Amino acid sequence: MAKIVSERADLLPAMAEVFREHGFEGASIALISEKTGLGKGSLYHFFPGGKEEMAGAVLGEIETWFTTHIFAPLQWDADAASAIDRMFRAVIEYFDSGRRVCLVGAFALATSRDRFAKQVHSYFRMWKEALATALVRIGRDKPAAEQLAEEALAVIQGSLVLARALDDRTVFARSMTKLRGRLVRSER
Amino acid sequence: MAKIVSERADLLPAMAEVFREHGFEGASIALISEKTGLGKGSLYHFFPGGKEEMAGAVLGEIETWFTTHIFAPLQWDADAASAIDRMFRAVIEYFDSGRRVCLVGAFALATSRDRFAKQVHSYFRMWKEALATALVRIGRDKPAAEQLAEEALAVIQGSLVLARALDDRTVFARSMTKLRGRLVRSER
DNA sequence: TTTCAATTGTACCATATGGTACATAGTGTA
DNA sequence: TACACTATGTACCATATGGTACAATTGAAA
Repeated sequence: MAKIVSERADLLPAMAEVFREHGFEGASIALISEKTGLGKGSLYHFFPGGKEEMAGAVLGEIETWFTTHIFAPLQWDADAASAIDRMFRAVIEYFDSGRRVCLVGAFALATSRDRFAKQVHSYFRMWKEALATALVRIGRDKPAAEQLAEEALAVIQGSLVLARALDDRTVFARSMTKLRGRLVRSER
Repeated sequence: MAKIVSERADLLPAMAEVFREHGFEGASIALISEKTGLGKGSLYHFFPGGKEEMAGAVLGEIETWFTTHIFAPLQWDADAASAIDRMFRAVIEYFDSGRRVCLVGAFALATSRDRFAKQVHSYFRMWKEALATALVRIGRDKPAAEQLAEEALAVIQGSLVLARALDDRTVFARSMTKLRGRLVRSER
């Protein structure tokens, strides 16, 4: 019984990938065990709450990542325009140009939505508010900024759906380019 | 053993609802049996291919419905502008103002995508082409029409994700209104 | 070196799963 | 009425599921 991992956080990326690819229901403990390289013993040691706690932890880490790399800059960086620009770069990289699904979005559509409603809700609310703030800071009035932020999130999520459905990753790149144009060009 | 149903098609709406609410993996035969009111015997009588055939049939019916009520009018109706308008009305009603998920979109994100790739792909391709055709017929040039159609589908799908995530059905209505404006107003 | 808590592997469990077999009951038709 | 064929309910099966129990192993501190 060799000791392999001591940090629970080290497991999250692998687990996230499993949930992303198989959904909550489809991600079996056996599969998670395989992908993380940990047996059930360790898994339930780190996550006594079972699969639900695992998914919760993954959602938590995603929120942390987005907060650090996207939400906070949008909200607080001196140069809001550049923060928006960096948001697009980060999003394109994070979602691997549309090849990678948004776990939170997928959870929102599936049954898992009820179980993780709070975290799903929080993720999108934070993103929307941060983006709206940035848009205000580059000169939009508040109502327009909020509406535009909402629309931007929809386009991002929808493009991910479409990219996968059409199996065409140019879709995502194209959408992001056009969306960025609509956000930064003053007064639509 | 009372005879209850004779038409296989009669089962599809109930089955569609189960798949929509629980996803492919989450829709157990027991649940489908309960919601359709049919025992396993009848279910496997009508769908010898099991769950996969059931989901396939549901996807087929959805495509038929959309073809009849949305795609065909967009493509062939004399008045393209009115067809676009009716598309929005039909979409809002079909998705119950955002309370109802798009089964095809949900399948696109989940594991089921691989299994039903062809049908998922076909649904979105048909919709995109039909909408692009209508946009050309109201005066857009072809490249702009195709880009705009793609974007429209993304907004629709993304708004459904967002509406569920934020648990706010005003999101969907708002998005549809704004989207319609962008599609019909000449030259953005 | 002893001790002890943190890890880990394995065996196990109750249950739910998708699917099959088959006997039985209806139903239309000759 | 007899017949064939379509539906239907039930019992059953192998397997996979999430989860538990627990003993064995480790590393670090005392």
